[in-house]
Amino acid sequence: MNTIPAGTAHTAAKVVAGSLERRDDIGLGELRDHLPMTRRRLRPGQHLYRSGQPFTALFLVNVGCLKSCELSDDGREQVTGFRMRGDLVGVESIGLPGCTCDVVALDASEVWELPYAPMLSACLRVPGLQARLTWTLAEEIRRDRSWMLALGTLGAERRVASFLLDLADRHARLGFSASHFILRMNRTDIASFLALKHETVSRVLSRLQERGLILVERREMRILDAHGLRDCVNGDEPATMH
Amino acid sequence: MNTIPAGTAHTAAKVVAGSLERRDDIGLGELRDHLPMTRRRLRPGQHLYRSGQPFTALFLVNVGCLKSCELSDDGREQVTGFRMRGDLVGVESIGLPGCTCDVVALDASEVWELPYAPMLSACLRVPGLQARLTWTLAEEIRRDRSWMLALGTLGAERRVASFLLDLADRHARLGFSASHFILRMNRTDIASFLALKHETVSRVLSRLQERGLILVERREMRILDAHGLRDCVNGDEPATMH
DNA sequence: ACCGGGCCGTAACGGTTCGTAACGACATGT
DNA sequence: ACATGTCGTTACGAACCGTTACGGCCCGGT
Repeated sequence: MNTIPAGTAHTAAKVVAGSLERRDDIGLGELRDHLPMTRRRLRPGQHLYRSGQPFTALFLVNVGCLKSCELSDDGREQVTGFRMRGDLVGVESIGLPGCTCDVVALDASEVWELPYAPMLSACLRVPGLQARLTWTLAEEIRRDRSWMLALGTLGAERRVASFLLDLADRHARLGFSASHFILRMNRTDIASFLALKHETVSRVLSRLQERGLILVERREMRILDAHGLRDCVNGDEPATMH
Repeated sequence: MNTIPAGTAHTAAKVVAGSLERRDDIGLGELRDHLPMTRRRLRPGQHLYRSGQPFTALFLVNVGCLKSCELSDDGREQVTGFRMRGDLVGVESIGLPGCTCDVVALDASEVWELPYAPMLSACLRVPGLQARLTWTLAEEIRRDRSWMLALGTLGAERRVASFLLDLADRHARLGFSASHFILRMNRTDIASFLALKHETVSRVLSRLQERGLILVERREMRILDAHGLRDCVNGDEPATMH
């Protein structure tokens, strides 16, 4: 009962394949003339960079999905975000000699490496580049703040619902289906990002499925009732915590 | 028992007075020649700007303390930070027509208003200004990430201890005492920032005082054992949660 | 002086989430 | 085939924190 309909394997394959195509520019077409960009491929689990390594470049995700993890000196670890096609990675280390976090590929991924020193000088020549970089940094701050709001004010269930809607939205912006996609991260990563435990994520996903809002099996996710999910985030349901 | 020693009122007055002096530049000396900066004063409780208002300027805090609050469409509210002397306020709205959060003065405060449009063009003329702005944005991201790590991995007690140490550190950087200062925000604001309830903050502060780590009465804070607090953050104590 | 509201502290209770454990599915390698 | 490891799910007990309630303190207003 409640299993993904037959034939889904093919669909899933198509979804994944979709994210592997379209390796054209992501808005950096003009940049190619001004920067020595190189392409870099990563296998699942491979580090794009580690905390402490010298900071030399920013990276623009072309294909795949990566997670950035903040680390503390005493071993704590917190996933601070999942980076997908079009996201700029590494901005948190700008202005420092070394990187401040780990970035790990969750998928087979591909990024454009944008050396930072050339980029800085290009900012003086290429009109609008500086503004775009600034805008990207500001946008990053807004994303972080938005999640601080969610993590600070929502309970576990609403956090998960909010996370799923955000994933769906990002997929939609990339031209993929918002109601059927593959989770590129495991339960533990989701839990870390949402400041929960992976068992709690499992429990919540099960509950959301029982209510008919989603259909999830392993990494395959179907959003059955986006409106209901949104209601869940906004607390129309019993919505206990906080 | 456990009250602040007699004569404290005078000390407190001195601490507050200290934060009201020294209204000289905060590293923006050169900027004065290139930007039409104006000074703006705020009374306690007054908004510097509100969510939705047109975004026109950044603000550099000179005196006092402000809080920035992220707001959700359904009424939730989250304090995302406390801004003190030397902090640049408003960066989260860069590149947007309107502000995305509320900023409220907790103290009698004073800020320099730096109109953003002139600042953008100044970036093209003033060498290093662009790099400084970029650095500030990156630093803001690092602060947010650092708190995501704390909120995601620490329990209530360790969050509060971490918060107090952060306050102490910022006071020290400004040349004030790190072991004796005035809390410019009330318990509810602290609680919101730490994703807790104000009762929990109260309880934790009481417990920390029982252990002899701090001495707190209303808004006056003394750090008696900074090393012990650091141990508390790092989980040397029973440190239950998570 | 009296009152009222905001802020703060304490306590008891209840609920959400945690932490542990056990189990199953699946992939990989021997 | 079997062992091994990772991942996901579920159950159960316990800890933590939110909730609620009450009372004290301070300050401004009447």
